[in-house]
Amino acid sequence: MASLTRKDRPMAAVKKSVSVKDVARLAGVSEQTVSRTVHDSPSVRPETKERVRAAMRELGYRPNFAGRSLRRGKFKTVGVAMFNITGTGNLDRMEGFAAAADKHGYAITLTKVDGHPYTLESASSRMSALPVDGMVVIMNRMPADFGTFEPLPGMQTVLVTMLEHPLCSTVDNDQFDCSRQVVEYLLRQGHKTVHFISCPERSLSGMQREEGWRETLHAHGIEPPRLVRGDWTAQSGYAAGQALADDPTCTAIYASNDAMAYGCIRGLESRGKHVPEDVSVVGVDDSLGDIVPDRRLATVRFDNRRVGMWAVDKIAGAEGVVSGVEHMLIPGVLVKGDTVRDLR
Amino acid sequence: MASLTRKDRPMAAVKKSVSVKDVARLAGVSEQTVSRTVHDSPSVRPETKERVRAAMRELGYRPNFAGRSLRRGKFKTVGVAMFNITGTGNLDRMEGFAAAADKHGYAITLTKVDGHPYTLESASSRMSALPVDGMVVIMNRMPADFGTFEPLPGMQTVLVTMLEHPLCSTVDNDQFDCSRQVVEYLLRQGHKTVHFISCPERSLSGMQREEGWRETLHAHGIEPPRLVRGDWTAQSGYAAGQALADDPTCTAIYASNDAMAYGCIRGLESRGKHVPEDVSVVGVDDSLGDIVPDRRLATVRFDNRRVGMWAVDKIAGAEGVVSGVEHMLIPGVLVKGDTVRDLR
DNA sequence: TTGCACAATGGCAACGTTAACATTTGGGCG
DNA sequence: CGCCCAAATGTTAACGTTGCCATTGTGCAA
Repeated sequence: MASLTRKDRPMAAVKKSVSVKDVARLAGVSEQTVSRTVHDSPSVRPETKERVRAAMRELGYRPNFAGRSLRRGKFKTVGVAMFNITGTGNLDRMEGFAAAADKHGYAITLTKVDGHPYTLESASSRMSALPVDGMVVIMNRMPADFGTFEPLPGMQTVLVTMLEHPLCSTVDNDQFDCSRQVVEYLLRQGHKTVHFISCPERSLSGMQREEGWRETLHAHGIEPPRLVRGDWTAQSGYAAGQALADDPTCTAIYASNDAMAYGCIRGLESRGKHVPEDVSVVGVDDSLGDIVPDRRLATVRFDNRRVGMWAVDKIAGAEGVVSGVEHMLIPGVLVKGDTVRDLR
Repeated sequence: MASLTRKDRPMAAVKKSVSVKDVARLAGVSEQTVSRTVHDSPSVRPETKERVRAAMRELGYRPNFAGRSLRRGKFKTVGVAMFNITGTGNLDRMEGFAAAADKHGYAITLTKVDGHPYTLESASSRMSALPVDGMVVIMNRMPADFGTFEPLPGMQTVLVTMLEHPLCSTVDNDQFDCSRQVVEYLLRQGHKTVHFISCPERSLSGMQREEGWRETLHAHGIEPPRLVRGDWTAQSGYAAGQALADDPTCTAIYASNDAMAYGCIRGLESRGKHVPEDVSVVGVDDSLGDIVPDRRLATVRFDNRRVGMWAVDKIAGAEGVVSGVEHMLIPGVLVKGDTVRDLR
């Protein structure tokens, strides 16, 4: 606030850092009174407080995190371990992490974990030397030690995954429900079956979507048609669209992400098929946003922000109490676009 | 490593945390020797080290960050302050932050700063109580106190912006050069002028692109045509494309991002104009990736990962030494796609 | 045998903060 | 006037780690 120029405080630049001791000396009070003032304790006279505050301003005092958390035994920080920073939905998840942390007065410490080997243990040990009270691990694939992993004692651990873990709370988008919503929506529109464009087998969420698609069809007494395996790119969707264009039984296609769905539409069109007149197409992720201005892709929108918030709430909200293991699935919302035709 | 079951260490769960003292007692050495073992000092006999390591394993010792950094006066952590977590390129920048931090043995602490008011001071004071040795601020807009801001003493501060600051190092994509590359490329292809689809005026990077476009045209003796202001969305690009379709002087359009460029193409097509036969279109950001499978949008690809790495390198690489203020601009790469026609 | 260099280890203090307890001060009341 | 209570402030110790210096042990040359 006080707009001091650099020259006004030559000492501060020399000294390592300003401690309560320095403030106490200048204000003519004890260190404890300074501490109490920092925490706005009611047992300090207002005029004393003001004197201390003036000294803090003059010296540019800011509380030392290390001393504080050494004393308290808490860091008020949640660690986030990611094997891949880049990935669909990570930005929204981080927004959720940050928002929830903010709410509880916590900070977020982000760490990239080398995925070789891809184990929870490596994420955990990476975090163990950092100033965090709990940790969140974002799982994209299946860690080798998922079944045997134990969280560090005293370190509340939340995994972002649909799988359930006996010792760690988990939270994620409900991929299974997502597929159920899409398939049942298409069946309700009068389609006899739903074709699926899948993704690389190593993707956990992709496999769960695939399983959801398969089981929902089974539940409706329909034998799932042969699936086409893509690689998340629009190119692979394009190829899949071309391949499916010649199949007369194919009137509805569910693609495991929006890029493939969009590529698929273009592939179908390149073979003379129209969307949605001839074939309906639904994607997942709502990642294209409004890229295509004249046609809205039917898709499923996930609330990754909420996933992130839940994870951090679980840790920061517990306030040291080791709260029980919980499993949370957050459903996506089906966005009905212009790429699905009602056959009824 | 040792797969102990929970029951094997009931004590660890009870005691707050295991300190060097506990390890020392169990190993029958002094605390100092434990510390030396942790740091793998050569002046500890191998067999002693092994005994200490065994004790550490048995007790599940992990060094306490607070004690350590209190002693050292360093946190080995870089703070990142963001006004908006969600934003083009942020994920790549974070990947860069994390990669550089990793390289130096640092961690990243992420903080969302409330943008009311939008000041560097608010970002700075938010960081001041956190365990960080330096900080990075990602600027999307112009902070009210940009000219008067002073970094906290002893806290190396890097701003992610194209603007230069007298007291803080800065780094960003070179938006000006980006526009120069695009405009000169289009002029080289034989276009007489380049129309521009701009963005909301509050965007710093957008305004710099606009300025680059204007100045490059001037430098070539061309009076910039009236620009169309969009709002980053494909919809606004669509409208702009329709508006420009009737302008016979318009043979080349430069849009301030890819979504608008793509919308623009669709807008032109809706008016019977073909791309690139009738009009050439170039975007910025390479954010569509390969969403459109059958046509590659000409665009500029930025290296946000490198921007992020530079910022963290500047702080973590300095190792406490207050290194001088530097300004770094990282040029983008023009990606020649299928949406530009050679008129020559 | 003594002295010396060097390797290995231990003791102590301090980093900044704050909880717990101790002390001082002032005021009300019998 | 003395007593006691409460408000305001001070003192001490401890959190876990590690730099500095002291001490012990070991082998070798004089």
